[in-house]
Formats: sequence, structure tokens, C-alpha cells
Amino acid sequence: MNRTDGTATSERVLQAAYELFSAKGFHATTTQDICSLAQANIAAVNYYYGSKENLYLEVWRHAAEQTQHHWEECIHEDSPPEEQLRQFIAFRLEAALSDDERGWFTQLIHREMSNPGPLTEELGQRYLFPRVLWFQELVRALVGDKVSERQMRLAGFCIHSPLMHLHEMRMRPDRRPPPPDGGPLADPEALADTVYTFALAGLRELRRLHEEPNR
Amino acid sequence: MNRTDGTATSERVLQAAYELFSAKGFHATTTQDICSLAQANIAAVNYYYGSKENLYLEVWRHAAEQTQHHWEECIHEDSPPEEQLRQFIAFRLEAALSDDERGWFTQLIHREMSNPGPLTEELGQRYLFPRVLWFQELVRALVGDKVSERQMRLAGFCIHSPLMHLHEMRMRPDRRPPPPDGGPLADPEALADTVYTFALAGLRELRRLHEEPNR
DNA sequence: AGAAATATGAAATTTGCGTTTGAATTACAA
DNA sequence: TTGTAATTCAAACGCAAATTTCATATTTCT
Repeated sequence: MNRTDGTATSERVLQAAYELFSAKGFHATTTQDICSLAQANIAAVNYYYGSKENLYLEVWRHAAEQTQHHWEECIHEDSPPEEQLRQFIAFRLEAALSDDERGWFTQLIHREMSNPGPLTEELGQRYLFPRVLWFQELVRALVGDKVSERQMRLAGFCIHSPLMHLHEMRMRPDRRPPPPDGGPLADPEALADTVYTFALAGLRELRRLHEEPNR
Repeated sequence: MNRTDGTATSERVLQAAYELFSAKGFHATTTQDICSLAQANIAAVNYYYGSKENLYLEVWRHAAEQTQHHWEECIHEDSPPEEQLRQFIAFRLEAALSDDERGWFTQLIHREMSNPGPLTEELGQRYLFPRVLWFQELVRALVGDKVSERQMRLAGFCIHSPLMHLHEMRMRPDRRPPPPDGGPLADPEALADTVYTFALAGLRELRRLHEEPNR
């Protein structure tokens, strides 16, 4: 085609790669798949991105950037901690449940983590680690100063894990007899409420235990 | 070698496959890898098990059997529900953290789930689904009759997820700057305590909300 | 318009992996 | 000892997927 279409081709390839990598993982996705979906020739991947692996990296960069914007829209650093926790839960839930690019990134992360490749470490350092730190600070603010560092971390783990686990469920082609109510993914509102309730209840209990350790 | 060594070869192959499949997943493990680790010829996999895929199935059968024994040792159906929950948490924690065959199965499950293959559905139906049902009944016993089915499920999700998420962490070759205390995996006792505390606190809060829904 | 750069397409090449083959070796029983 | 079945081994095959090649088409620039 023409040149303007040309740059559009590289875009289409990136989009297709994004979608397929998050849906099926790096290895299960062939360059053929990508180029078919992008309606481009098989050579397009290597022409525009050098290699399949490099395209994968580019997808990560693109996805992380988008997610950053979304993060800044959803989470306001000047809200009180409880509110930020709610915002955070909503943010992750939306990321886990939506079927568009916001959701794709979550799946991408999860696939990379549970099936580590040569890039895992770098990607984790660059895109994931900062979020973990942010979250720990939030938990510290919520749990108060009395609780030990270790205890605080464990609490953070318990709060965070439902959100992580959700990604996992989202990703499975679950053809088990679906529960009559559609499982936890069916009603995001109720799920967010429950996660939030459990988090606050756990934190409160923890504070209580640390204030009256005898009993 | 001799014939007795011969049957030992098939054992070694199974063991090696178990270890590698859980460490790297089905696709990332080559028959070459397996046979090298088992100190067997490349043809051994197909000679003894017909195909790589069938060997994978055999590994699952073997692993599930072992895990069943372990389960029966750890969890006593005649204990009160709170006690069973504790036992369950301890069981899953041990499975997630140990470096031997008990831990391997956990990883195997998790890999299969996050990177579904043609066998995923069948394996899930056969080996995983029954456990989910068991757990739901436990949560029902803990949460009482007042709470709705959906709410009960969501609670179960929140309780179960730290254990699932743990598997996930276990699996990553995590070379992030390890937290000074070694992260949640360093002190299984404390982790078990915290998970248990959060679970009970959440359940209590839920019951409370359902008894005095106004406020 | 014509030359240079850029983009596309189809086919060829390469590589890695699962599987097969057939010969060589070993175990065991008659 | 000799025949038979089981096991091991190295090499070869077949296939699928990534990458390269090179010819052709299109755009840009002068």
C-alpha cells in the first residue's frame, strides 16, 4: 500500500500482537497469527520490529504507558488512605475484568509471571516493582505504626491476593459448570465490596491484636 | 543395562518429567531435557509413555495420587470448621512452599491453569473441581445460613486467594531486591496466622453485616 | 519524470523439537 | 548355549514456526 498505510500497518501489528500475546501468551502466539489478525504479510513483524521477541517488548512498553494514564485517572494520591484502597481495588478489578486493552495488560503480566521468559526480570523491575512499593506504603498508612514491618507486609499480601487471583481466573477458559450466579466475576460491584470489607476487617483485627496483645 | 534397571528408567523419566514440567511448564520442557535429567536416551519418553503429552498426563495422575494421601493426613473431616480451615491453610501453605514433590504439584496446577492446553479442562474436572466443592461447603459452615449464596462464594474467594497467589509467587524466579525479611514466604507460621486472622475477621464482619444490615 | 527510499508479498531457508526407525545390546528362559 | 523379548542408542524424519531473501510495488524527494 502507500506510506501512510505503512505506518498504520505497524500499528495494526502492534495491536494484534497485544491482543494475542495477552490472550494466548508469547509462545502460543505465532507471527502468522499476528499478521493474519493485523491483515499484514508474515514479514511485517520482522520488518517493523526486528523480531517477535522485540515486538513483545514493544507491546509491554505500549501497554505500560496506557496503564499509567489509566492509573492516574483512577487513583488520587491526595485522597485518604481508605479511599485510595477503594480506588485501587476498583482499578484492579476493572483491569482484571474488562475485555479491552486495560484488561489485556493484566493478562500479559500474569502470563509473563507464571511462565517466566528471558525478559521477565527486566519487565518486572521496570513496570511492576514501583507499584508494589506504592501499595506497601498505602498499607502502612492504613495499619498504623504499631504493627511490625513483617506483619504489615503479610497484611498487604492478604489484601492484594484476591486481586491477583482474579486475573488468574479471568484467564482460564473455564468450562466447569458455571455457578448459578456466574462466579465472582459476574458482579464486580459486589466483589469489590467484599474485597474491601475483608481488607478493612482484617486490618482492624490486626490493629486490635497489636494494641491488646494479651488475650 | 539390565531389565530391573529398565523399569527404573521409566521411573526416572517420570520423576524428571514431574520436576521439569512443574518448574518450566509443558511447552518449555523438551523431551531432551527430561531424558537428560533422567539419564536416559531421547527415545525413552516415547518408548515408555507413547508421547510427551501422555507422559504429562501420567505425571498428573501420579501427583494427584500423592497429594490425595497428603490431604488425608492433614485434614480431618471430623474437626470443627474453624479447625479445618486452619488445617487447610497449613496444607496449602506447605504445598506452596515445599521444594519436593508436594510443592511440584501445586506449580503444575498453576501452570496448567494460567497456560491452558488441550488437557486443561479434563484435568480440572478430574482433580481440581472436587476440592473447590469441599472448600465451599467449609465456608458455608463457617459463615452461617443467613448469608446469601453469592456472598458466601465471594467470601470463599477472598479467603482462598492468598493461598492461590502464594503459588504464583513461589513460581517466579524473583530476583527483585528481596525484602529485608524475605517476603511472605520466609516465615510460614506467621503467614498462616495472618491468613487465618484475615479470614476469620472477614467472616465475622460479614455475619455482622447480615445480622444488622441497617447501619 | 526519474531516482531513491520505503513497504509489501510469496517463497526459501533455518532451526528446534517430537517422534520414528532399525540396529545393537542385554536379560532371561529353555 | 541359543533363541526371544525387552531395552538402549544414535541417527534420521517430518513438521511447524521464525526469520531471511529477493522481486515487485508504492511513495517521496529533487
